[in-house]
Amino acid sequence: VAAPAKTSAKQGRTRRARGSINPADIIAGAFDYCRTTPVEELSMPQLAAHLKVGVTSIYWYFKSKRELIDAMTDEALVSFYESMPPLQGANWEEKLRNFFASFYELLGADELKCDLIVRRIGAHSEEGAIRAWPRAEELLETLIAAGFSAPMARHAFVTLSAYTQGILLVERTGQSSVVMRESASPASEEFAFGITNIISGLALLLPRKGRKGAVA
Amino acid sequence: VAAPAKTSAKQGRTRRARGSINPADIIAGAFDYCRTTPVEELSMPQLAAHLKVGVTSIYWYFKSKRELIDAMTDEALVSFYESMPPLQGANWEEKLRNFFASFYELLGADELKCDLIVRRIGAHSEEGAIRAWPRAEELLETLIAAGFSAPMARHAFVTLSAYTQGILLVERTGQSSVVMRESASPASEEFAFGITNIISGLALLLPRKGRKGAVA
DNA sequence: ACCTGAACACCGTTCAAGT
DNA sequence: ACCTGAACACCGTTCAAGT
Repeated sequence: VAAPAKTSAKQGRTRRARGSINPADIIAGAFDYCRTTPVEELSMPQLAAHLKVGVTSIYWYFKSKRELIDAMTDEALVSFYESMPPLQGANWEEKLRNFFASFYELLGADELKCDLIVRRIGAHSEEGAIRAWPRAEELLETLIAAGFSAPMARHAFVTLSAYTQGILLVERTGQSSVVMRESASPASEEFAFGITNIISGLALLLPRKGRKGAVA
Repeated sequence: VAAPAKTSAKQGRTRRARGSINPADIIAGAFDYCRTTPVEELSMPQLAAHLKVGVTSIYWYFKSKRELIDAMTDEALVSFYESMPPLQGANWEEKLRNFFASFYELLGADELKCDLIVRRIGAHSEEGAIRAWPRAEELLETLIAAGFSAPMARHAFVTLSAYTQGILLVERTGQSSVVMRESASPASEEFAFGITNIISGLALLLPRKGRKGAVA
């Protein structure tokens, strides 16, 4: 049957040393690889080639592709949290507005992070690295200090967060043309409208003051 | 080399007649198949088996898996639009609330439709079957009749739509535990809070009246 | 302990027929 | 015109080594 002559050759990548790869390198390489290819198209063999390792080596550190993408999501979350600037603003309204403006800008500018965090490509664990977001905690405290009850403050956060993610999703999937055939304002203006609107709705829930201008 | 004895047999599905499948059947079969398997895991060979056709037959009607899923999305949109009840409510606030409550309930109750329409699994065309949603048009007219400018009415729609989709997304991917470790209200209550809040924010934009109760 | 190619069962898609 | 199995290049994952 004529043995296939062993024309292996291929590329002759040399065998790598024992400690030459680790999870962090793989994840970093995966992020780098995804600057070219959308996550949903990431392939283990191609990632291995990009990293210059055998495919099987990746499986030494990650049980499955799913687990690798989960790890990427965790990494994306950490980097997202870290890049969120400290709370700024003269009052709770401004702090809220600035917080979600940063949220929107950060994820809007990074398709990969947006896919991982908002669209949840790997759609995994109930929790993982989600909670423990000190900045959000701080924001809730601000709201409570302003007079909101704790459950109210949580509702406010969830509303704004869902809205922001919804806008990111709608832009990301290009369905923004639902009711906007002609004119239509630029994305960030559209986003700002909703945030302003939600915040002014929240102000109405406060026991007293805040009705007029809390400007100074 | 001992020819493989032609143990074809397999299942002996009989060849189907000429007109025995059509796009509608395939899409219907795909929806049926997805009652068992998430869309993201749909496989052409498995769908073909489910439909009792050769895989290649599907390719006669759909150029690719992507095109098939796009067609499913169109179908999901049409069925979604059709299942939206007519506008109801004594005033624009109630109409808005009821519209988005139906939006939320309809997609929240159907994982597949939610994946196709909100998460956009096939993430395709700029438009497709998106526009031409008479019910939304009607809603915009209601808002305009209530005193909103046309761009304002559009903004309101986009805000509420993004929020609703964001909530669906957040629930669907189970990240609702962001800031909600303990207590946390049921999903629909959470949703209602945001809608109420957005609507009361919108009321503030109206030139006069609507400040107090527009109840009767 | 860590890195590896070959192999397995599958996938999306195309080809070259069959009717 | 429509339906089909076999075949192709790929994928995710595992096995059985190599060092």
